[in-house]
Amino acid sequence: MVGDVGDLYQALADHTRRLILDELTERDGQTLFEICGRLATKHQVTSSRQAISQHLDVLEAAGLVVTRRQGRYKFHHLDTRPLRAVTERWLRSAEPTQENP
Amino acid sequence: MVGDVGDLYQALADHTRRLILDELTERDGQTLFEICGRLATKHQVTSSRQAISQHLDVLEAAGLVVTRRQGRYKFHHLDTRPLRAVTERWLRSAEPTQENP
DNA sequence: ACCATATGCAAGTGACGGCTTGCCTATCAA
DNA sequence: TTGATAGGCAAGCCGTCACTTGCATATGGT
Repeated sequence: MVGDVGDLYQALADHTRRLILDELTERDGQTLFEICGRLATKHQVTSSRQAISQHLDVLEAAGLVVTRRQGRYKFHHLDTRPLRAVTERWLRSAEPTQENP
Repeated sequence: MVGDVGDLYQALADHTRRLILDELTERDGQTLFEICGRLATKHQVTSSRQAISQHLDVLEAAGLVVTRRQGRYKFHHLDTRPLRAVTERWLRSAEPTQENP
């Protein structure tokens, strides 16, 4: 197996990892160095390259990121399908605008 | 303010807290003792009452649970509206059943 | 071959989170 | 008032997590 249910929520628990998902949403298929650069310039993330690499490993284990090697580059692609589990678990029957008595 | 964006994901990061949300989805407005009982019998959660109480505090800080006092009882109600932030952040343009090439 | 680029592996550290333990407060019924 | 029920506060322990540091591997250009 590639990861249990808890890995998804664990992956989302970190601020930097959520920023990585934001960046991949804006521009899919970036390399590690591209992501590092964007996090530093746009979000003032001062973490080292290894830290970002470890974050990407967590995101990949959660199924939110899939990687594709090409030569010495490794491109990271976003996969938002696991996120639907969140919606389907608790938002099933709730109405968007519900009044409380 | 009642909590920043990160509190929501932090609240979802714990397994026991997700089980609490499950139980409140199935039966809304339970007391602390009711939740403790259901977690113990249905999910083999051996945590103490104080542990569950602290979990409920985290869920309330994240805006996922709202409480209502009545005498010596404190009823916990589910509010799933904060969960929509997850959908709107990363699932904006993705289609529900999308094929990958 | 040589060097720069792009990434990987592994050990160590500091802080935060989940849990327990112990005691305290508040409400209701007899 | 007394006792039982429902919940709250606070300190401490321990494991996990994010991060750094140092070194290693692999690809591409010259």
